[in-house]
Amino acid sequence: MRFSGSARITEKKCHNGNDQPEVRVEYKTARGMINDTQVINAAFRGSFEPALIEEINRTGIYQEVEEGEYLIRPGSYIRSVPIILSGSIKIMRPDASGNEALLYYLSGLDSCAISMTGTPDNKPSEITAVAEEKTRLIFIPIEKVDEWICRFPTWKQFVFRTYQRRFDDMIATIDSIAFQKLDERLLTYLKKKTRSCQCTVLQITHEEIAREMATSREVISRLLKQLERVGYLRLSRNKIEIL
Amino acid sequence: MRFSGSARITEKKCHNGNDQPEVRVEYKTARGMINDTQVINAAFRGSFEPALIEEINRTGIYQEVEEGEYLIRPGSYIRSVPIILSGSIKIMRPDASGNEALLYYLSGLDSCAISMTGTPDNKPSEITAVAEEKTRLIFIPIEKVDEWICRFPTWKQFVFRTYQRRFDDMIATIDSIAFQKLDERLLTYLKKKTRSCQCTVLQITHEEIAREMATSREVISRLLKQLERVGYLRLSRNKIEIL
DNA sequence: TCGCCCGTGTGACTTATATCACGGAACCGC
DNA sequence: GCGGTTCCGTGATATAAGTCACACGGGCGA
Repeated sequence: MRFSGSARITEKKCHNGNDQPEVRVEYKTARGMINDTQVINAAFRGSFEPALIEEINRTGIYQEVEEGEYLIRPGSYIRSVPIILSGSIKIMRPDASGNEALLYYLSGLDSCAISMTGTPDNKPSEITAVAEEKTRLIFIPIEKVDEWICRFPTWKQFVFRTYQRRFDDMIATIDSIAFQKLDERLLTYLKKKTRSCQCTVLQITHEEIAREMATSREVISRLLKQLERVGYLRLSRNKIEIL
Repeated sequence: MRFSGSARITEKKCHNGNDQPEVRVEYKTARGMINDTQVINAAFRGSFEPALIEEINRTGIYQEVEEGEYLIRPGSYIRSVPIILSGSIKIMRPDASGNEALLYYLSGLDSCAISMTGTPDNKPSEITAVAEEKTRLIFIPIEKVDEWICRFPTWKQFVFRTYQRRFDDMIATIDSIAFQKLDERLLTYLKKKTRSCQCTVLQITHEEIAREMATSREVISRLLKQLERVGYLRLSRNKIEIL
């Protein structure tokens, strides 16, 4: 573990891609915090062999990010692979005109498949990753991902399972955009969301939902109202409570 | 190479998923045909090391499929990974009510990432793979994919590049469904299609395009007519000529 | 406390897409 | 050539979704 304590990404949420796309990270050492090594040991015991956990402790970078902080932006280069310890991360695909489509969520012990192969040929990332809530994660340098594949069977398994899951997620996303109508999509969206954050009260604006579903605020407001009338949820400012 | 000559999949195109989902394959030996070993050597020289090519020759299964033949259907189990030597394969995602969304095409030396991890947990495939034209390919048993990763660096590279490409394809698909209007989508569809078959005359019906784009025949007819008026293409029965 | 901004609710309207209905043209087997 | 079948073109109409306009209310800072 090269850095102990929390690392804060200073840039906050912002939907304009024109300002500087680089994410600046400040590391601050911390004493008296949770011992990272122990956290990691606990998280991976059972999944990975001890030697691998040891390696992760040595070379991984532990970070904590707050809700709304950006991990990856389109235009940046991916040099390491995140593994989520707790919390959840939202992976999105922005288009040219300010919309973004939700690709999938990452949570407990998930990893992002897109980043596994890095950004080859000096092609920058085309996706956005943003924390949904306070999230703890470990970054594994990309060379290690490759190296460990042959050294640790459980790692190879992990990498392949990650790919598999992300593919399934993406197919589910395509399904939903291609075949479902907006009201059904909204329902599956809300379900996914509650599952990823493991709570029934979502802190979110209609505007944000609309952006993630690549539609407009008014239609989301109407559909939500409809769902409220049916008794599926309760609405208030910045808050949606699922019943 | 365990089987020489062509293998024909007897079931023909059919859009009803209810009949038996298994794909039955008859192998027939062939003399006087192209020597498979030489074909394979030629295809992979430069990309793979000789020892790997040797392995592929020993354990791969060579097949030729005709246009419209199915390689994978939803409900079947994936036990081997195809590598396309020539021709092209279309990967689609069907929904419950007879529609199917196009995920991506595979052509020269591509492989299908979804199949790489097989269908784990005894979960059957959720996709459809159908030949776009006469296609020659090699099936690699799924255990080998795994085994070779550590033995052959070029294979590892190949596997990762395959994942990367398919991810990019899927993201492009999501982009197009989520953000583009139908006329733009039709254009990108036609472009992809011509690229994958490397020709300017498409043998296809409006009905089929509609199904792949998860819309209805009439709207495609209208949009195509519009593109013809603009001078982008010329229409005739079962044929679209791009200008 | 006043004004302002943000998030929301909603009516009126436009546009895009889907569906229905039908007719005609091309092709195919006999 | 003839009848049937598949494919294509097109109008009329219905529905879903997007856009515009505006009003309301709560929170919050001056």
